[in-house]
Amino acid sequence: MSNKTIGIKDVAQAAGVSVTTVSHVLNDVAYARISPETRDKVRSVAEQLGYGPNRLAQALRTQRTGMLGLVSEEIATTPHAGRIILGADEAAKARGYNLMIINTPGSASLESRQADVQALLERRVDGILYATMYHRNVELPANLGSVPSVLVDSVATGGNITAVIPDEEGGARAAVGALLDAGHTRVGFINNTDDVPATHQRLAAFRAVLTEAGLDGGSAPVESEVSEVHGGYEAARRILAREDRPTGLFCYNDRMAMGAYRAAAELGLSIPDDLSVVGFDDQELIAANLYPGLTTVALPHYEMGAWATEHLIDAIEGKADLASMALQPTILGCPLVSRESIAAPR
Amino acid sequence: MSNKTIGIKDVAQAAGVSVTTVSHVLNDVAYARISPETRDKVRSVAEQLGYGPNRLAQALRTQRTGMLGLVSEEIATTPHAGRIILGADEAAKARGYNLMIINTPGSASLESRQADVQALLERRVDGILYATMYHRNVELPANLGSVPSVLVDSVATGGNITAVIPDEEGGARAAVGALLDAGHTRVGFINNTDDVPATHQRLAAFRAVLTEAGLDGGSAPVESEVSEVHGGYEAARRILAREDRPTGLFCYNDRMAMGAYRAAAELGLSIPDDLSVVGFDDQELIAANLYPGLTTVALPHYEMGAWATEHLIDAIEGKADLASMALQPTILGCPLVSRESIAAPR
DNA sequence: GGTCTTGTTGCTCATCTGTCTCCCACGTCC
DNA sequence: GGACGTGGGAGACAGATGAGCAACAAGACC
Repeated sequence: MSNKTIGIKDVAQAAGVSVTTVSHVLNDVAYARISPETRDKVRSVAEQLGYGPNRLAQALRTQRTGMLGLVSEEIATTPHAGRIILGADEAAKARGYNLMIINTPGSASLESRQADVQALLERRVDGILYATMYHRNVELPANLGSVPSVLVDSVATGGNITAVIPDEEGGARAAVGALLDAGHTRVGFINNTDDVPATHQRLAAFRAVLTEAGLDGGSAPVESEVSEVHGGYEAARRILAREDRPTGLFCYNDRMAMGAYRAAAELGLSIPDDLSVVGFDDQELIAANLYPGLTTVALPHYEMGAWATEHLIDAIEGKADLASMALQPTILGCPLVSRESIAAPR
Repeated sequence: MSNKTIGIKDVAQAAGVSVTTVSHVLNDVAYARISPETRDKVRSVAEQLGYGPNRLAQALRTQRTGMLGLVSEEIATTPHAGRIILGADEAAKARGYNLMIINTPGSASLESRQADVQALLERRVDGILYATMYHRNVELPANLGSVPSVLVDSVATGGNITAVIPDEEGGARAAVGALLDAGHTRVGFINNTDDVPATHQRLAAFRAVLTEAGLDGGSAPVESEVSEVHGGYEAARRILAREDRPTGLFCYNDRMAMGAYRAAAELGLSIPDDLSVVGFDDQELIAANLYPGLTTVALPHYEMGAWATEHLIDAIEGKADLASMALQPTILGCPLVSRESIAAPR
């Protein structure tokens, strides 16, 4: 503790050269002509002294901090945010950047969000990742535009900012397709009631896939409830009470599927023998731990975080142009994760 | 985009004073003698120009960054890390600090952890929070000592670093106590097989509480398995097959309790009428969504994150002495969260 | 009443933080 | 006398900080 930090000038003094030379050597400056002996000397002295650069001073001079700001909604509420952070952190670390994280309540006012971005700006982050807790349209703080930025899991109301979102339709198609592939012809959908893109897109995909398979997608049974376990339970009770009871159930998310499991159990229906179920989200804690394991569709949170970070850094380093990518959001696939909840109908 | 950022000198010029004066005004320097008129002038010009300080330059000069480093294990694997981050972020923001986060795999080598800390040090963070994914003994990177630091959810093998951990014993006592209060006399414990403090402390508390209540704590049934859903299922099958079948079950964590629910269902035992269950962890996704809702004990992750941050900042600002707190870890309570899984025995 | 001293007010100058980078200097060898 | 090989000096980045200076007022003294 407390032996004051040593800087480039301490190294210079100890090595008997100028600070300029030390800087040249340590940064492998292209045009610097310095003898191999001097280079070795400088390097070894630096290591001996345990020299580490002061990134603040570097950043001040070079106008590059190597820091990315990540403003994330509701870090704690959902494990999804964790996966985005992880994807972003690993991608950032791989390219020598670090993450500065700011949490913001989903309910935060625009001014409050703007203040968050401002804090990041004052620290001169090289770019900003703006992550929301679920796929929707968000209104962005105006000052976001003053530095390269990428939206994760949302599209901006105004458009024209690079964004990456999950392939809701493809995911839903994969889920329903898995049911059809197993031979089901009576398939129902337990939907969410929120007015978010996922609700509409998954429903549309559900109907489309059935129709394309020669079934009557238009009149296939759909029940909507709040997207929680109890909502899934209620909706499943209703849908399973129909005369033409479905043998396959596509659930809006894994929590609703969990509710469907209970409804099935109460009705004496065995999964997957009497009823096949497929969810959405791949919330490990639920999907892998239900019995039988829930076949579901994974949201690419990790991948979105990594993609956004990669492209943000490309833009910062001038290797890519965000503006051209901003024309439409990038869509990342939602792969099917097979477990044991789907079987052929009896 | 691109109107170059304005600095203190732009403000000075626009206000017709020196940069020194601007700095004095904006920082409310105590000994600075500046007329109220000038102060107002400077402030209004600064606001008009949308001036924001360059925290890098400030930090370089003052040797204070206002940044806290948080190295966290396995951000994604568990929602617990999210709660620690949230607690830390809110506490930090309240005092004007920001968080710089680095994720590290739980399996990372000591050198790799040291490199993570080094990265934080190079950015001159004012202090470091070192969070682990569950309560255990960790070996810390040596360079952690070069800046004020606090351990979250762990104690160091070497001791002498301030740490904050959950009250395992108190939590276990509350859980078992809830069962006894409901009138149960035959109570079993489904334990974890990992050799971590929680395993031993919860077991000890379990036996102690029973004994203190006049029951035979020493011979109360205990079954151990891996701390996952299927382990909980296996252990519950065994414990519920006993002749003196327990009417109350204390489970090592909520996942194991989830397995116990299934075991009970298969045996035709209704919760809570035939069997009362209490878990540990309060993993919302599980505890609140099981049917009936699982009564459990909450781990104070948010509180630990906030506590650690508060005290770290106190130490940084010279308002507290970490060394004196390092003598023994601070213990934070684990409150009981009541839901519907406990009833009086038949 | 004039000048000198001392104090106060209001603000600026010079210097510092640690690093990078452009440009120049010095010696040597063809 | 250039070209080459080696290396150093002096800002600049954006702001913080304490000493110092000018202007003026009030007393003090003869």
